[in-house]
Amino acid sequence: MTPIEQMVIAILGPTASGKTAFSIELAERLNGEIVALDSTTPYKGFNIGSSKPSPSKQRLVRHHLIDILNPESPFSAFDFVKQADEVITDICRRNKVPIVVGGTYFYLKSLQNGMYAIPPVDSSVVDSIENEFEAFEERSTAKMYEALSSQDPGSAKHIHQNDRYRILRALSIFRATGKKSSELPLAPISPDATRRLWIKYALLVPRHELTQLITARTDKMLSQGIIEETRLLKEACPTSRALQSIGYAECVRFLANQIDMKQLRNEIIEKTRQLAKRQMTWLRSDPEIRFVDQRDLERVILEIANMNYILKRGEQLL
RNA sequence: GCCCAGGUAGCUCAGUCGGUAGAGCAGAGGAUUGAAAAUCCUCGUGUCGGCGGUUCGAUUCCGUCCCUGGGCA
Repeated sequence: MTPIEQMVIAILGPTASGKTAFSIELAERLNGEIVALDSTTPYKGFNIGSSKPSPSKQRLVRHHLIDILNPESPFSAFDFVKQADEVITDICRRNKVPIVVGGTYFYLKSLQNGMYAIPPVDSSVVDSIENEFEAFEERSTAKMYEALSSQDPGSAKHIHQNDRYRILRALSIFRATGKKSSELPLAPISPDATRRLWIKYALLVPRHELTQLITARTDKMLSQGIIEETRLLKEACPTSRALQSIGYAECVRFLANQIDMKQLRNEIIEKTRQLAKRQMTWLRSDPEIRFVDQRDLERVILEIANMNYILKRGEQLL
């Protein structure tokens, strides 16, 4: 058994549940630093719509993995895992407590459990598969699934026949590496990653309250100028993938006169609620997560301090 | 007041040549192994506007009333 050397805190929860305020106070009290667990917040310029902590809040506590990318840069779970892993080890080395905060649970899972130890699949592989099946038009996904079933039946078994994105990924892994993704083991991103004790909390907010919080936050984004932010980003970097994320995608449609202001507000609220729902599905599936609410801060601090004490004692006993 | 067109699931609507109905969206649950704020799966009983009539049987046909659009006065 690998000895535990790094204690990592995770503050999770659906969007708008109050993670930012909670984690900043936690970080101040624990001498911690925040690692953003998010797919949009790493991008420069995506401020209002991504609910990025304000500069003044970022000054209270050191933040990582925010504003590290230009809008056109690709960013994937692997990129997150690689950078977060290094950052966490660095924070621990400086005797601070890493606090991973955000709602992109898939990134956290990848960071904890590891990823396929294969080189990145070149996007040309994906493109060539797309081209190859293009002729089948609406039946192309079905044809891709047939191909996957014969080449990598193990993957086909747990991928739904309509899930084009995952079919494409499994097929492209097979094409690029000759390996079946269903048989690839998950490899930790680094030796450090195997020596971490994760303490995971999720902020729980009653559904009707969360709806109110989401509505209020949407109105705040609109009054803070998410439309203008989108306009500038769309102009400067029209191909940025982050423009497809919630809030921005709706503003793009508004700017193209496809929806009116009322629809814009309603659709942002609706999409955000749907996101929160999916996030809750992730959180419920993880039995290690401790559900708390904003008022439990003192208890959380106490628990973490106890865990830390036990860890340190354990080290001495070894 | 008269003439049209409608009133069917929370919303937009389809449909039943008379045998009590179904899509999309919303909503709920789930999946999730390098786009993840993405992608995908599952779940549909509602006085078919009210009241009468015809009929074995009406949401469907007939009458009447109410409501909503549009037109004419």
